[in-house]
Amino acid sequence: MSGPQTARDEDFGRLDQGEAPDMLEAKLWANPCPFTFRINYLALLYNTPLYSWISDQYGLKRPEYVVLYSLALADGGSARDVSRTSGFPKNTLSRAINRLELMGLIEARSKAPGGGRKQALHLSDKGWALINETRPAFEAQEERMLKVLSQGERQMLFELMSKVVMDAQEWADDLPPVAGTSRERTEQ
Amino acid sequence: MSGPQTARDEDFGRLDQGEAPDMLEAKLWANPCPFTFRINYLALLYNTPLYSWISDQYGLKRPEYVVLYSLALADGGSARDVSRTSGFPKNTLSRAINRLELMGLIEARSKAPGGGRKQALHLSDKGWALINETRPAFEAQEERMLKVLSQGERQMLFELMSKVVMDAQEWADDLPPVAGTSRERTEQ
DNA sequence: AACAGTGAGTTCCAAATTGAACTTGACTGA
DNA sequence: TCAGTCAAGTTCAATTTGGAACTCACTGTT
Repeated sequence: MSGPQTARDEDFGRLDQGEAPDMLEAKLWANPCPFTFRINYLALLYNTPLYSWISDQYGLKRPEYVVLYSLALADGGSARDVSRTSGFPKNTLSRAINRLELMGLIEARSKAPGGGRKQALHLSDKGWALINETRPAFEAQEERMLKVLSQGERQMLFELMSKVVMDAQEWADDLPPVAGTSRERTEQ
Repeated sequence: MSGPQTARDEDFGRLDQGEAPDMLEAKLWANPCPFTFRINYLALLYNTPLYSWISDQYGLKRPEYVVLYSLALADGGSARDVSRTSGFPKNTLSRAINRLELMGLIEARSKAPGGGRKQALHLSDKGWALINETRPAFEAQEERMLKVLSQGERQMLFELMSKVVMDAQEWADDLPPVAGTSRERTEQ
């Protein structure tokens, strides 16, 4: 690793000092996408232990808990709403919702046992109880994550991220990733 | 992962005339964890189209491309390094690395065909070529994501997120999410 | 040198995920 | 009113994933 590899690596900063390259250091400080790496890395560090704990304690898989959490914030929402705001495909959520209903965590859907359209979902009392019981852990994790920042810094961070998210409509859908240096690749 | 590729126009976060409970609005503005929701949501909007494109164009699955990208930043890294910095379990990466070697995108591992220890991985010329060809799309996506921010704002955001990430060692590991049931630990 | 301990990488297989096709209710407009 | 269209939710099948157990090289201790 100390030796020069191919001539391609010019743009990716090299910071191989001595022994093993510290990959985390490289991804943090020599990354052409420093921002999105941080986003992904923080999401990883935040989500993994929480959903692992939820799974151990309550036997709920991630998509299932996501449905509960989503309904706690937007009661009466549909599977499609959850899909749009969480990224899980609708069939995964369909299964999750069925199981939640079976477990009594969401109200039985009144309509269309054999298939319906636009079902408004509601947490049951048991579902609310579970959410109220687990929410503090999520809040605590976020709090711990931000502990290093002052209140002013948190506010600033919040505003900057809000700005980016609110602008997301501009780029979220319309991604011909080719964009930059669009070198048409022989489209098989 | 299937990103929302249909349903382009409106409908996203637009507060035009919200009649139904707009779940996205709720998750953004009534969320007890506003920061981590933004993190997760942006990661979703960023990753989904990129990896979908990589899959279509190059037939590489996400863990496979992640290995390439990781090695481009830290040549000579090991599967374990990639696992630690990306979150994929090591068996998933083992498979990915095998396939990449088969495809000629990484150098054949010199050691231990039947099982070894601490293998230093290297991109092949073909691997470097693929990275150099695809990297602009990732950069463009990040650029587009931040377009709404001024240079000063980007700098501020970068510094705040760096601060959080660098502090992550403090909380990343020691998470008995606690709340109700406490596991011991937390000794250090 | 022998030996237990550690940890990286692999294999196995059950479980989870998801693309694709399908079902069905709801809305459109002439 | 009634086809025609659309989209939410479901089902199915194939792929992908990841926990657990395993192999094997290297390390440190006596």
